[in-house]
Amino acid sequence: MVSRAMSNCYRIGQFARLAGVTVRALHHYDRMGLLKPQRGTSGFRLYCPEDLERLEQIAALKFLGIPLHEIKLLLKHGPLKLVDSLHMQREALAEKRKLIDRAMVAIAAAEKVIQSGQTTDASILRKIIEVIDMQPQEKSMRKYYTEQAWLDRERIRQQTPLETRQKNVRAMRQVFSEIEAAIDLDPASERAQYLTKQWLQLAEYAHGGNEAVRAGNTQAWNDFQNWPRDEQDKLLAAFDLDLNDRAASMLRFESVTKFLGRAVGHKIRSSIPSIRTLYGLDQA
Amino acid sequence: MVSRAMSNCYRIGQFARLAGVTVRALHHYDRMGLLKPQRGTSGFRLYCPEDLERLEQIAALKFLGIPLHEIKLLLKHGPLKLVDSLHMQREALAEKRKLIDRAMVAIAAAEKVIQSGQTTDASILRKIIEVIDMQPQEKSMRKYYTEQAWLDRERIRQQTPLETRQKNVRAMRQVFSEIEAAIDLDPASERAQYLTKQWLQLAEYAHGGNEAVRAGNTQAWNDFQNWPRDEQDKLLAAFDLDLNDRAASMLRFESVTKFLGRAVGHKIRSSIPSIRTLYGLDQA
DNA sequence: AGTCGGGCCTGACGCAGGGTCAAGGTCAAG
DNA sequence: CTTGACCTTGACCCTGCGTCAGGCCCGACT
Repeated sequence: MVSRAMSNCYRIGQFARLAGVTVRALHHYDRMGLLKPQRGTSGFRLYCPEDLERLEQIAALKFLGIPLHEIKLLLKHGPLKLVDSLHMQREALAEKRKLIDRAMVAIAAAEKVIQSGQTTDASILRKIIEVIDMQPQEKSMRKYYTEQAWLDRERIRQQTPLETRQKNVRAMRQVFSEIEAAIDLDPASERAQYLTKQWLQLAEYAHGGNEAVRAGNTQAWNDFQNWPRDEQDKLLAAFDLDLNDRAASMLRFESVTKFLGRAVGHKIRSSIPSIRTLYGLDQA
Repeated sequence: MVSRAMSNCYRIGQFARLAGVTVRALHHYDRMGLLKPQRGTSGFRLYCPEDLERLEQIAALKFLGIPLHEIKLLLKHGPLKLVDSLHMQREALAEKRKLIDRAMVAIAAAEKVIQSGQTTDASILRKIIEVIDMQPQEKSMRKYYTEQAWLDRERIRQQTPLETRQKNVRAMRQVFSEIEAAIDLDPASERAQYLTKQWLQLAEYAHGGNEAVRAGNTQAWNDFQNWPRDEQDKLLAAFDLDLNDRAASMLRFESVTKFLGRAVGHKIRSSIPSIRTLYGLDQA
C-alpha cells in the first residue's frame, strides 16, 4: 500500500547521524506525531528520503525558535499560517535580541567596574542593576507624555547615575515626612513655602528643566489615583509609607499632595502670570 | 535572635508587586533556598528590605541568563566566582545572539521570497534551509585548512546558491557511478582520463580556483578514513552509497578514490612539472 | 547451540523556571 | 458568624529533549 520502497531506508541510528540529530529527538518527534516513519516487521523505525526532507523542514523551523507543536500544525495546514508565524517569530526574536543586548551591556559595564579594581560583590551587582534598570520603563506611564517628552525622559534618566537618583529619592522622602509634620500649617506660611520650594527643586532633577517632560510628570502625578496598583505601591514604598495599611497610606499621600497643591497655588498666585501658565494651574 | 525588625516587612503578595515578580516565583526561591524570608506566627512569609535588596541582586543575575542554582552559589561564595561567571555568561550570550541573528536573517530571506509571490510552503522552507545552512560548518574539518583557507572556503560556500551546490552533488554522484562502472579500465585509457577530467572540473566548483582551499580539500579528502563517522556517512550518502552495508560502501568509495588517484597521477605524469607541484602529488 | 555485542524498542523520570489549580488556614471587616 | 482577601503547602503542567532501565532482535563468534 505504501508507495515508498523499503530499500533506501535507514534505521533510526543511521538516519540520526545522517541528519545530525539524536535518536532521542527522533523518538520524540515520532511519539508526538511530528515525523512518523514506517515500521519494519520487527518494529524498527524505517526512515526514507521523504522523511529526511521533512526532518530538514522541521529542523529549519525549530532553528527559528518555533515550538514543535506549532511546527506540526504549520506543516499540516499549508503556507497561510506559515507566513503569519514567520512574521510573529521575527518580532519575538527581535525582542529576545534586545534583551540579550541589554544583558551584554550590563556585563560589559560590570567588567569595567571589575577592571577598575572594585571587586566586591556588592559594587559589581550594583552596577549591573543600575545598567539593567536604565532601560525598562513600564509602558503604563507612557500615556501621560508626548512622544518626544517620553524619549527625553528616558534620556534624562539614563544620564542620571543610580546613586544620584537614590539620593534624590531619599531627599524627597525626608521632605515628604517634614511636610506631613507641617500638614496643618497655613500653606502661605513661611515654613510651608520653604518646604514647597525644596520639593519643587527636587522634582526638577526628574525633568532636568525640560518643559515637556515636566508637563508629563505633572499629568502623571495628578492622575496618581488611576495608576496601576503596583506602580502606586512602588511610589508609596518610596515615600516609606506602609503598604500593610494601604488605605491609610493612600490618605497620607493624598493629604500631602493636596497640601503641596495649595502651597504651590499660593506661590503661583503671588507670582507673575507667565509662571502661572507655566505650571498649568490656571484651570485648577 | 533576628536583628531585623518585623515592622516594615511585607507579606508575599505586597512584596511580589513591589518587586515586580510573581508570588509563585518567591515561593520557588524560598523552597530552593535562594531567598528565605522570615515567618510570622501564623506561618506567613515576611519579606524585609534586606530581602528586597537580595531579590534585586537575584533578578539582576537572572536577567543575565545565569541559572538560579548558580546564582545561589554566587551570592554565597563571593566575588571570585562572580567575575568568572560574568565572563562566561558574556560569551554564552554572544553565542545566543549569533544564533538569533542567523534565524532573523533566514526569516528575512523567507519574507523576501514571500513578497516575490512564491507563497508555497516548499519554496519558503527551501529558502530558510538554504540561508541557515549557509553558515554552520562543522569544526571537524577545520584542521585540514589554514586559517585563511577556512575563511575563504566559507566565503565561497556562501556565495554559491544551494541549488547550484545540489546540482554539483548530483553531477558528482553521476560521475562517481560512471567511474565505478569503468573501475577496471586502465587509468591511462581515454575513457578514464575523460572521467577524471570531469571529476576535477566538478571539484573545482568547491574551491573556486582558490589554491589554499584546494590544498585543504585535498588534505581532507586524503584523510577520509579519519573523519568522524557521521561526516563519512554524509559523504557516502551523497554518493548514493548504502549505509546499511557500510563496510561495502567504504570499500566502493575507496576503490573509486584509488582509481582517481592513479588516473590523476597519470595525468600529472604526462603534464608539466609546475602542475605536478600545483597538485601536490610529488611526494605521493 | 549458546552467547556476546550492538542496535532497537518502550516507559519513566529529570532539568529550569515557574504557571496553574486545589484544598485548606488566617485575619480583619461587616 | 460569615465573607472575602490573602496566605499556606502540594501536586501536576509546560518544552525539548537527556538519561537510564529492562527487554527484544539479529548477526557473529565459539
